[in-house]
Amino acid sequence: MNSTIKDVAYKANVSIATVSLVTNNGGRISQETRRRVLKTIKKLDYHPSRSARGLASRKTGKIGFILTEEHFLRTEPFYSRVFLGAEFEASKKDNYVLLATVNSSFKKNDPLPRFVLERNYDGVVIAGRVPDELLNALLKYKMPIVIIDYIPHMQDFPSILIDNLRGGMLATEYLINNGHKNIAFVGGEISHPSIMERLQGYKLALDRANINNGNGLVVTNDEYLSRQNGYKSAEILFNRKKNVTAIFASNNATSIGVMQYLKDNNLNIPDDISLIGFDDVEADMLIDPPLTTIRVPKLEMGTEAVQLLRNIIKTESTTSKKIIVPIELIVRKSVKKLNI
Amino acid sequence: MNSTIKDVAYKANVSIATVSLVTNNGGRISQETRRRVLKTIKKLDYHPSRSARGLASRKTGKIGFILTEEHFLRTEPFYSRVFLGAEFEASKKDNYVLLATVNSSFKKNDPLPRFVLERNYDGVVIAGRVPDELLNALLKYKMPIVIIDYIPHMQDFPSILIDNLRGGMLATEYLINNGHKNIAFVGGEISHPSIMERLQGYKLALDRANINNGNGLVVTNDEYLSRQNGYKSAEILFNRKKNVTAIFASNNATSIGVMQYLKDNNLNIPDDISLIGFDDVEADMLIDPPLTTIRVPKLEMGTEAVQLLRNIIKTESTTSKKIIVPIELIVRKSVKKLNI
DNA sequence: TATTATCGGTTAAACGTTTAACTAGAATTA
DNA sequence: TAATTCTAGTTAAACGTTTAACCGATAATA
Repeated sequence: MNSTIKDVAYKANVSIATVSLVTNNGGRISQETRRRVLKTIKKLDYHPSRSARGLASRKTGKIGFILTEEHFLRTEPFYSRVFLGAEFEASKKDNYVLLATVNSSFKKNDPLPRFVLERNYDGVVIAGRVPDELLNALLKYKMPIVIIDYIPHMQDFPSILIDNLRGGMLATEYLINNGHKNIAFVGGEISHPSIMERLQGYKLALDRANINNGNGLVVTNDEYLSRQNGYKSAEILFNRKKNVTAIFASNNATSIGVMQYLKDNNLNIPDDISLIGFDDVEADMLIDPPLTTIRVPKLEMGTEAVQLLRNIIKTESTTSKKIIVPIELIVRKSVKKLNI
Repeated sequence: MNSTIKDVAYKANVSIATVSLVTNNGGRISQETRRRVLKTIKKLDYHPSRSARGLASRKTGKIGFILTEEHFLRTEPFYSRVFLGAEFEASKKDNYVLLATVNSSFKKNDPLPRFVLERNYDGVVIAGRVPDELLNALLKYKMPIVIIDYIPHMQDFPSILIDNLRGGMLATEYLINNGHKNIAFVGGEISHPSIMERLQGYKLALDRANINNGNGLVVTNDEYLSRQNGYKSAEILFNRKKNVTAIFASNNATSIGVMQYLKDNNLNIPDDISLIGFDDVEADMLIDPPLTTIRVPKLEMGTEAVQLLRNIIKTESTTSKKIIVPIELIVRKSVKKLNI
């Protein structure tokens, strides 16, 4: 059987409480005693029982990680990576991450993840856009929540966000610097705050460069999902405007849809049309040509979320601090330099 | 605060033990009492505390799910889906799944997942090929193990396997039925038992059809990984044989590598070369033409694994039962019918 | 009728921690 | 010197279950 705190206490000639204080880095314990206890712990290969800890401390050591099914299953492993970052950070300290998916169209009385119902968690990280109904349901449990990559309008939450505005600017500026003027902004659910911000960045960059081409160049779309969305939006764009030379696709799935449309219509990238994406996911051999894009630090978002959550849990603070992670332009081969 | 078993017992006018027996479907409780208790539980929205349960019963309710980092991060979300299946099944009963990744080249003294060290799990599911060192390390903990999609040679484990042999045959037969004779088997780490089996299926199908083209048509490769592997193997193949009309690529990543090679060498699919894959992952718009393949039921593998594991835990059996999940031929557009 | 089983529970110990309250002795202060 | 504060721990209750052992009442058996 496993050794318990009792064994350690006995061997190290101290009380149970002392051992507990040592393992929790708390209390007033002398260097000498601490060392002795630690040594005994090593020798006995003692690991505190999570269950007993949880019972006594009313902390479970568990962090929930909620994703919509749609996000988890999508082909681009965007949120998988965010999760991995969270797992990584959690395992560095002493937390377990419980991954749970919820229905993408969560309704008021749908079942919540089991760890929530059983109150078997200390806090929860939510990745990506989720329905307000879910947030409302979670709020009732009065547990800390950190949201990644989404800003609900219902209320303020501590969150980890992408620097979408700057990303939108960076992408657009890159196109401008390559001599493009007729730059379209395509796709994405415009109702999503992140997409909105990227669009702002796009507009800002154009304004700064004194480029004004009217409104026909912005095509968004709330009707279709991911790739479909890009395909349909590109279709709408080209039925409307013929003189586009560059497209800023608002996320990676959209870019792929756009590429598909261009291919189907015999438009070459980058010779006929330049394309820049957002949300870099794994350089993918099959994407041809390699896509110039704005990279989002996915792992980092996960680790930041767990750190923030842990902080909130520990300090019982109620701030809704926001952390904005930096983005980065990755130049590949989908943008052509125009002769000016 | 949350209601506890005490509250329920008090309200329902029974002892604590009775409530416990009801929630665990054990013991001899009358219909009448059971109903009353259940009703009270509903009314008070009572959920047993996992920690207390774990402490008292010496069962954690937690199942580990171990993946190598390489498998988790690879672009094709194969194991993500297996995981989702596991999660789904676990949540139907009363288990939590703890996802952990280990280094792909796990060494003897590398750190094990934390839940293992803390013995904070009732059993573990391992998905995909892992180093023997990891298995050896886990074996020391004497906890039930179920392995998905891999057969270690060191010893027998209960496992969930793909019907690779039949898959290999099915794929090859399909090519034969479409008039192909010069059929190559390409790629994959031949040291992987699954790839080996697929190769057996391939050979069996050729034998049955009385096709014998010598050995030059089989190219495997332990040097490169996934897509690279397919690319390089195709290269070797075509440097060796010129008259190939069809290729059976031993997994999806390999197929993609092969496609890339063909593209780079101006060979059209399916007009010049027919191609069939294995391990269907999400129909991907960008794969052109759509790939005919052998589909593996990923979600099902996850659910089966959890069921099997749960069974082993409950009955404390030590069998190494194996479950083979069926595969399925998915016809798309990468195979051409030859005129015979 | 006396004995034994069965039914439907109850009692109470045990699980392994955390932590508030306490204490003995040493150091500091008045 | 006497009173006070610090230091480095200890004591013991509490956390919310499970489960082996027990028990009283009723039914079955000899």
